[in-house]
Amino acid sequence: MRVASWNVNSIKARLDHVVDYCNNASADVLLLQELKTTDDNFPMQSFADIGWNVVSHGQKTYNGVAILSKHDIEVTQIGLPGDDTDEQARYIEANINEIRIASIYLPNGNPCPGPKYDYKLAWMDRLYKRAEYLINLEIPVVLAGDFNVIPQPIDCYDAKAWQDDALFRQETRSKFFSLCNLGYTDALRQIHPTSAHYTFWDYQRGAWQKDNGIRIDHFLLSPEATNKLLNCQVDKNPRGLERASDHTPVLCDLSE
DNA sequence: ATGCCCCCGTCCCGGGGA
Repeated sequence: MRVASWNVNSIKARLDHVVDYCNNASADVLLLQELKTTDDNFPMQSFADIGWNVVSHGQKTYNGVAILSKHDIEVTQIGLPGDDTDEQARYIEANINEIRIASIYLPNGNPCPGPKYDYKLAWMDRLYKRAEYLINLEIPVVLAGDFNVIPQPIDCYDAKAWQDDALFRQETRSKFFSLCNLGYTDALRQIHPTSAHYTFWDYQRGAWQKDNGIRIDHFLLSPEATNKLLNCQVDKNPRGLERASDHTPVLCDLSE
């Protein structure tokens, strides 16, 4: 089974790219982030027309996550538990083919210090609790999406330029490693231990043309899912299209 | 030190992204 994750920076602006991807990328599951629209306004019909199912957790203007699949989708959680006052749509989770899969849009956190950084760290603590609950189920679990975390210097074209950024601060990275230390494997790093594989290039300053990228979109796999890991790779092709998202998809292949 | 670019919305500017 091939699972893809892609921060599309507006599902409406990227609809043609995403439908093409469903048709051509041989993915069974597509996790989306930054829909920037409500569930009512999600272009469901475009996916129904090509035989894909959709579950979305959106909101107006900002955030929003979805799970798309050719297979049946059984929703297990909408919204990240742990704070009833949190109205930001950043987490959705479902069972597909006996694998538990979450689409995650972790807060950016800039500027830091500040309330947005505090929210990011608190959100990561809540994600830790959910990840702990899921790993104790002892089933294949896939936590994937835009984590807004640069794990290591190799994941950044210029670590010095990012050292004080919310995506690369030691506090942020420590919380990401805590998540891994529950027993989750960073699938891209497992397959490619030492090479740079970026997933985001800023629209500004010709970052794409200069390959000034960062790796912030990740697949974290529970031990039962890691046992199924066949391959994990970044698909750079969509980033080169006209009117591209600033992120490109990550693909993860799991054995049946 | 700041903007560069791109998306959204009771919309031609400002907030947010990373």
